[in-house]
Amino acid sequence: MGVPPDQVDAAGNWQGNTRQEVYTSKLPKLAITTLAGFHVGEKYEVPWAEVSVPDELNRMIFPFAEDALAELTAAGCKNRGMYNFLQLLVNLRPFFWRGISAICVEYPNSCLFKRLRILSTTDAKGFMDSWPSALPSNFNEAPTREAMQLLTARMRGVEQGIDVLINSLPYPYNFGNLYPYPSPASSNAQAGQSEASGSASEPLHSTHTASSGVNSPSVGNPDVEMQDLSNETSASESTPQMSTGNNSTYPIPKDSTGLNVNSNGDLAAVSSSPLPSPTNSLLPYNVPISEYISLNVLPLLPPSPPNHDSVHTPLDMILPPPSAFYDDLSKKCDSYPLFSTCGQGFTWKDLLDQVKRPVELWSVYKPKGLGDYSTVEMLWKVWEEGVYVDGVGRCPPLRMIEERWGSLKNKDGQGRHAQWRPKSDAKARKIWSNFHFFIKEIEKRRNDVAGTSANEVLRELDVLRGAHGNVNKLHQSLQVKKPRNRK
DNA sequence: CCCTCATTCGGGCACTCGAG
DNA sequence: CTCGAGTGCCCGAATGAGGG
Repeated sequence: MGVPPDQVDAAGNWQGNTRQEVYTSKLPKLAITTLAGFHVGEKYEVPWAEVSVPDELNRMIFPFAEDALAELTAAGCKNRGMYNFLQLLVNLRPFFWRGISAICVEYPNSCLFKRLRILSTTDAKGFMDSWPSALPSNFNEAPTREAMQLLTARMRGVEQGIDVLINSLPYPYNFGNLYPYPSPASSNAQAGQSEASGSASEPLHSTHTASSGVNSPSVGNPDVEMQDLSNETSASESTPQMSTGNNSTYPIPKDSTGLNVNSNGDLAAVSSSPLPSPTNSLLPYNVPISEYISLNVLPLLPPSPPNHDSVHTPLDMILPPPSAFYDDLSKKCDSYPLFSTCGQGFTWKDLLDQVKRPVELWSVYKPKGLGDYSTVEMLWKVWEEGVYVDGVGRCPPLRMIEERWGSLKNKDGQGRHAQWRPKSDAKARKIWSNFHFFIKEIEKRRNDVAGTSANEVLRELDVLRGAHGNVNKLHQSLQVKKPRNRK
């Protein structure tokens, strides 16, 4: 960039010739190149980068750039930083078109192509359609990709083989006391038999194992990932993945202890359950909040053996009680059904798909009273993003629950009860009424002025709230006064 | 520390509305 | 007509601020 070396030293607080001694002279360029997979002297070449992109397509991206550059030049602008930045935007354009064309070849039905309007123009479609033939004839990534997939599949096979071997060893050599799964040795042997025989009673997890990994067409597939996203917000009901008769359950270990004990301390009952696959099953754990309250939480990442500690993130899912997942309450429902990532990540949709008794969600996911929200924005976040509990995880967006089970009618168009709110519970009705009042108010204000964003409405309401002090007061002031006939 | 007053907020009650 | 969800008004307990 033309910066004198002494100024680089000054910027990095390097004294004397430290930079030269420690960094510049110590970078073994040839070795680095070789470590990156190239032979010494091999030319790095990306053939698809040579495909030329028509100017009219380039100008569709950052369309302001040429005008801005022309104006800067005409005005004799001495601000090279701005000039160089605009020039960088111009230079980036062809990379977008080449990248998007490559994605289009691989995933033609990706939601990406429905959402980006410039991709639906005739020029863009023409360019993307001509992409395969525009590539140099000797350019073919498929062999590289296939070789990598084969390699990864082999490594996974070896990994699973080691798991089976380790788990077949007697305690204490099998990590059974560390691994937070019920009775690893017996259950895994059972799972192995089931997979080998391919019987009809094959547990869910073995199916997932077979379909997971690099060979799965869905892994890293933008089609699938985007679909998941869109499904998250859709109100459509899909068939639950868990069948009622499935007994693939596992108990709730206490946080980080990895003990194979369910809530009743019943080890025997636990060990009869099939063992979830270590590669993609998620294990709920229990987080005590107070002396009387605790939350069950589902980590989004499977535990990584042999280090049994689950990785906990703020996005871990706070679970409803286990009874939410069973139709028949006469059976034991003190443990959760199997939650599996299926190789694609686990979403709220996946979780809610497994819920059989939505009314059980209320106790954990119900909104708070208006007094507990200091701003309308906080309340809206509970609706749109879900509640975050510090150091524990988060609840689902109430919008998702309400879309599924908030209608007063059931699937047959009958009934007059919201399925997830407790029936004939005046307190629940009141809490929901107050909470939902603001949701409707926000959506009404958005609809009243077309194009208004939720953020704008939230700001507007919080300004109003400022005059009234809190959300509760704001609620009172926004209510429509009706004449009241006292008896 | 006690008392008074103002404010907050949960919950009871009455009412409307819509479905059965 | 009955029932139940949703809603607005009102009351009272809880809480906090300020003064003596």
